[in-house]
Amino acid sequence: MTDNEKIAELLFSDINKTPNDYEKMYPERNLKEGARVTRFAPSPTGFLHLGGLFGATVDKLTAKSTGGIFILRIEDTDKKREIDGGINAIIEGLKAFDTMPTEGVMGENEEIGDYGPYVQSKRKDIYRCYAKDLVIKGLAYPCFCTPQELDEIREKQEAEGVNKGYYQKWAKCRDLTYAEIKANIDLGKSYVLRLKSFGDETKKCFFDDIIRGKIEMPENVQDVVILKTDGIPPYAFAHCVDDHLMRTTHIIRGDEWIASTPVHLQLFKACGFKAPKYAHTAAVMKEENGGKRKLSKRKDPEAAVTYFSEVGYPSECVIEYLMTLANSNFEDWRKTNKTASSEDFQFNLKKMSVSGALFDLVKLNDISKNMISVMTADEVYERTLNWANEYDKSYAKILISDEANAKRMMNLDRETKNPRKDIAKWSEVLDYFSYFYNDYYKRDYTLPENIKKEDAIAILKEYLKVYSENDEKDIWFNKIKDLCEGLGFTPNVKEYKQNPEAFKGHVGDVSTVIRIAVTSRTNTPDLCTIMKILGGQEVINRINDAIKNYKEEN
RNA sequence: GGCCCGGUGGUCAAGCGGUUAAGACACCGCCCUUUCACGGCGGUAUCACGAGUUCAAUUCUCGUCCGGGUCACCA
Repeated sequence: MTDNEKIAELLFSDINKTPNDYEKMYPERNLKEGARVTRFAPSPTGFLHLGGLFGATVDKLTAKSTGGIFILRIEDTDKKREIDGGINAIIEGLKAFDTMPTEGVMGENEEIGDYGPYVQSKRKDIYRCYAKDLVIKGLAYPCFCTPQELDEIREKQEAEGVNKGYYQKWAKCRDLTYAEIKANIDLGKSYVLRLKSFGDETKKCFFDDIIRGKIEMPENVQDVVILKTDGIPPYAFAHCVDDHLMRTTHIIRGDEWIASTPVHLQLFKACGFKAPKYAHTAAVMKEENGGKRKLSKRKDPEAAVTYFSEVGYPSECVIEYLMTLANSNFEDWRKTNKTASSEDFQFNLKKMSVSGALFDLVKLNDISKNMISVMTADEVYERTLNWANEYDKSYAKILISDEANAKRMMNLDRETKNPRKDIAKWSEVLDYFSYFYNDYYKRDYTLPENIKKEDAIAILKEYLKVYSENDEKDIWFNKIKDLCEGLGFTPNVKEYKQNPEAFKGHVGDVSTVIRIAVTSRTNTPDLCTIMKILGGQEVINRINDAIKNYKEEN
């Protein structure tokens, strides 16, 4: 028995399996050439970050477009960060945006796939087995340094102006003998396991990032920790063992990981694993007084994916927006594939942007308005109701009690060749139609500057004389046009433009006065239909109210 | 500070030695119009800066500046 073997036995007497056993348990996947295996590996911190959803979308598309597999793995190796129900929050988030993986963690205590367990805290023995193997190979050693000792080292390094960390001559425990280690263990000292780095800082480490191309960095010399005091690995080692054993081919992760990639590569080498391909994605950013910064959970409500559900953006619109950030040719593709699912888009990792994009709510709104505009009234009704059931119960009640009318409203200027693009999120629907509900209707008879109050009064009075609830649209409009002449307006917009001095205004202005009297808005869908939904008596009442209001003001 | 990665209109971005420097959102204007919209057309506005290399540089090289990331028993 070599000293290393003795150390390994001393430290890992509980481990009986060998790496070979695991290699057999988790064989190479039988996938067609070019199929990519990706994974989304969040920590259960209690919420799904928009950047996480972005990453998961990219993972999913990458796997899907190559006939590969998309896995969900939970990285819960840090108990300090963990939150109860954290796994569910992630899964619910993914489900809400239709980006659930097909393998891995499916619920708090549920998983699918032959490469599990997919929750890191359940993989302790696997990590320890590979760690033991590293000790045997002389590539890892126990370190008994206390946090205080580590601080002292750091202070000295700072004073000397050298690179910080646990490496080379600073790595006190690097060359402990078996006897020394045995003595420490017998004393009951706790320890971490460290990689005995074989890197050379004067040499370069290269890797070919799919998104960024060739990246060159000094080799890693740090004896990074591989197993924490609690016997669980930090990210780097877990990533190495898990992604090898789960046969992940492509690691898609945020670019904050670029700097530690040399460590990861060295770990793969130490274990004798083939390194996966890396694709480092740029973070979604937020603007803050002129500068850019990552979307932050604390400062930005939209950092949590639940925000979009709460304010009622259709989930597919959020994904659609994320797609435009992921591959800028997505929008072009969309033009010719209007009704296709975004999953059918030929996604290309290489086309991802290298710099972080500012999250643009205005653009999201535009996308959402477009997508909602082509939905049927029934669909808008259902989805608004679903949203209201969750976030606005009183509105839900109204929707249910008055379904037929609600659908008539929602059908205004909808289901035509050129539907109106007015709603971006379900939370706006009630306000958008508020003039239909006296409980929510806020009166505001303010006229545009070019219309005088006395003219408005005259228009409304005349209109009352001819208005009939039963008029069909063409008759309805002709009546408005007929009103024009007697009041100094013209029914012909062109005529007005040619000679604006000759008239007080045109049909548009006359219509505006009526629209304001009936809805308190200058901008609404088809007024004729609105008046029908409101009912003749209500329309007459509202017009009378408006007249009264203008008179009082005078 | 060391090491990395970036910098094309207000935003997202194509282009990667020779282009009138695409397109989308936003903004402005016009047209269409049976109101409001939809739609159509057009416009403002961009290659961070300075040196090279080259007949030619947004594209290549170097430097400067600016932004971002990372240097944990966190991911």
